[in-house]
Amino acid sequence: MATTKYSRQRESIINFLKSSKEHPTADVIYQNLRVNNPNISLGTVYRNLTKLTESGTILKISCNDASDHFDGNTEPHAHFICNCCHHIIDLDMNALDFNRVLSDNHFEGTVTNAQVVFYGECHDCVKNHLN
Amino acid sequence: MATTKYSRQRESIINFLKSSKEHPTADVIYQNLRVNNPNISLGTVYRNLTKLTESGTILKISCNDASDHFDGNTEPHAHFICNCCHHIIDLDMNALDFNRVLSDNHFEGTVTNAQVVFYGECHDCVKNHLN
DNA sequence: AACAAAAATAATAATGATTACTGTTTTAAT
DNA sequence: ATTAAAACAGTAATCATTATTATTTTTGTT
Repeated sequence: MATTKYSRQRESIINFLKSSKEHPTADVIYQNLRVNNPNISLGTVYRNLTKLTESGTILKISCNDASDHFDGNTEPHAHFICNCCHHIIDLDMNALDFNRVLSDNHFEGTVTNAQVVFYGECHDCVKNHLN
Repeated sequence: MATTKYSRQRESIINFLKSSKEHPTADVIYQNLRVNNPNISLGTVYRNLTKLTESGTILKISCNDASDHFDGNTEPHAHFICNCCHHIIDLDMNALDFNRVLSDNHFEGTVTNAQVVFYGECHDCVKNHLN
């Protein structure tokens, strides 16, 4: 079990993600960190994103998109992804009764997390289509 | 607006997906169709999967996995993906009240579909870990 | 403070899923 | 039968992600 040592780069990735609501991709994170750390490597970003996802510090969002997105908000919540502008919007999902889904299905394994993604068109894009 | 013409290849892709509960990847579909159609091209499989996904005939499942999976079952249902054996299991999701999520969030766009993925460990893998 | 082992890094090469291209074949309507 | 559009097979190109390697950081110990 490899122990984790501090790294300034990992710290800045966490800070960036925790202060963003934009669900950025690895490359977007990389471009942003480069401003203050021109030598940071894209491989370092990927390696740390994987590490942080595995440890549960951040979440990885795999949508029907070319690249994965990452979320610093680990509180249970859903996502809405606009098919038109591709923005990702956070949604509260208190209304969803996951336990009942699992019991209704007589599911006997263990569930660590649920990922809920709605697809459609956001309000802005719907409005723009009327123009 | 390009009109769609019949193709034997597309037909066989649909048939394969509609008769499977395995949520195969593009390559798995390709390998299976090759048995009866040795000349079919992987590019053809991908092109048709994209077309069929766009038309709503099939569903694309983007999980935290290297390649996308496809589902011939377009009835609303959730998926459970085992972190251990990576099997994808269908779950009924009647218990989930999506409308309330959207109204609770004052969501004003349009939603065409919801994708729900549970992650964890399936019953078989949990059992095996006890050995 | 110097030392050393483990971990992390930057830079770059490699992988692998998916998409694009091109010349040929198939479809479907006239 | 003719023909234009669509789809195809085969293959090359793209692009997100992972692996490799030599160097630098971290962190615990003398």
